Amino acid sequence: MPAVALTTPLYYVNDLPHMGSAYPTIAADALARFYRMTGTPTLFVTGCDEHGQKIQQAAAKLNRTPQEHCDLMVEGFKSLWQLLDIQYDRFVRTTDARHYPIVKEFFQRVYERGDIYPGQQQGWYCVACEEFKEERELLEGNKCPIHPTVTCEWRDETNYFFRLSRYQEALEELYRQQPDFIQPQSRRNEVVAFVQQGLRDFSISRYTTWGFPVPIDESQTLYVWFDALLGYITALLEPQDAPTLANALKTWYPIHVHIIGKDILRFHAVYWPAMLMSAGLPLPRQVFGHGFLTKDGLKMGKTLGNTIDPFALVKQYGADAVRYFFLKEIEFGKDGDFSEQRFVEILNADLANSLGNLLNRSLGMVCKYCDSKVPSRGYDLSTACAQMVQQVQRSYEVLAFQEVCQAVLAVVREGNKLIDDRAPWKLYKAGAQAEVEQILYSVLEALRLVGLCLYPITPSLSSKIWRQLHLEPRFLWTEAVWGGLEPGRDLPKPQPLFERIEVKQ
RNA sequence: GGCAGCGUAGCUCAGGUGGUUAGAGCGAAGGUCUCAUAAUCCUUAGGUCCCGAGUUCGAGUCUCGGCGCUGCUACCA
Repeated sequence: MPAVALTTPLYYVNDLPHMGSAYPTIAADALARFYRMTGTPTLFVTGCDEHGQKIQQAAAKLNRTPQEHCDLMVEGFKSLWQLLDIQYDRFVRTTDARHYPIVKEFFQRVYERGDIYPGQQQGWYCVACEEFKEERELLEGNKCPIHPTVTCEWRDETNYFFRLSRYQEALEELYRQQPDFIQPQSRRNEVVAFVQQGLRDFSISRYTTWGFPVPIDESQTLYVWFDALLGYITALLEPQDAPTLANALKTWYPIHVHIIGKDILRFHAVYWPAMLMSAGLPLPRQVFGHGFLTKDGLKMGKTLGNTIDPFALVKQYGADAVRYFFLKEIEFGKDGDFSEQRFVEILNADLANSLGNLLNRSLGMVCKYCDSKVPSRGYDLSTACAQMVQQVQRSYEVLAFQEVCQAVLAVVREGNKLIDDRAPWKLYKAGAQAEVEQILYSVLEALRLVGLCLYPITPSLSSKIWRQLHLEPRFLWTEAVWGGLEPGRDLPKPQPLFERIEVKQ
């Protein structure tokens, strides 16, 4: 079975993680859990991107050294991932000692290929922004649009450039040959349009200090993106191996999918494959750009003060609730909205009322009518479940988490409907024991499969379902077939699976 | 400005190649059952499918023109 490596972005550590960092990490974790469940060798990579001037500034403002600052931020990320039940295999840091050898080796390859050359970086530079401005965006008298009192100065620096222009055709060919290289479609269109208008070489070095020295010129440091993207490769190193490119590439390369935000699409869908082509390496199979989150219909931002604090959200509602909401309620790839009211409604409707209560009511009846033992087999929901399993697998493979949830909920609804239609309590009183057992078996077995299907999204909820079915919560996709519950086994007394969230007014 | 996409029930959205009474989930209202976490199940929502024109026997579904919204239009990540 081919190995699968998948990545989140390597988050920039200028600040603690926000919901925008948690979102793709949740998705990546779900995907990784799905692959592991199917028995695929899986490597889930996340980490942090720690170089660059912004970090240096953020650290200075807080009276820290850049490294101290990075260390602190990284702890913040790791603790959030723990709260959210994120099971990553590798946490790569671009300040790691093992990263630079990889970067150097990669740089050398690209350099020998003739794709790195010194050139002039010219333009109007705003000292306040610390960046070059496009001539057309300047105000009267070469004033900066963001700092209207600052006159931009003409700068003419010698930087090293990457010969991106050389790869225009190859990239266009890539997008043609591999139409799903960039997902979703709308993002692909943007990238194709961007590349079509012509690619310019871009500078990959800066005169700043917080970064790796340019291997052929120690007076400059590498542009953060150059070493950040290579973090994906460093992450593939086995802990015991020496940091060489050959070691990094031997097991997990090429990467199956990069899950990223649409804001960094260009770096992953244009620069990154071009860099890899230059180094003579295979390309990732897919770059998936997810959408952005809004809160109550508004863009989130520190200035508006309407950010979602993922720490607070998880602490209040739990990891499963947060994971479920964002994967179920927002189509992966599109923008989506968070509102606390919607959040509570969805969780109550789906997890507490439909799913939780189904488990509770059916287990309750098993206690009363079947002596707390798994009843004899029934097959009422077997067809529905077979469809669900098929759909769920297809959906996970294309990162359509919303579809996964919908397929699962359809079965849950059928389970509730089956009970209402057949009314086991009446059958029991009428002495139709065999029929009662078949119905209840069908529902419990469906719930076993529901737990399995939902495991990548709500791991601890699924574990709770399985424990209430007296099963070891070890989820394997080979068990996604009807009939796994063995009649006659003892069942515990039902416990509420997911407590309703009561809104306090 | 250019390019791309979108605008369908209160909310979030489905609606290949045009064809009977436009669908789902959530929310809301009414009802039902009693196994259950006052959960479930059933029914209802009478929606200008953004507007206008056109093509057609027939358009939410194609064409054109408006209006509105979003994204991209390169070196902060």
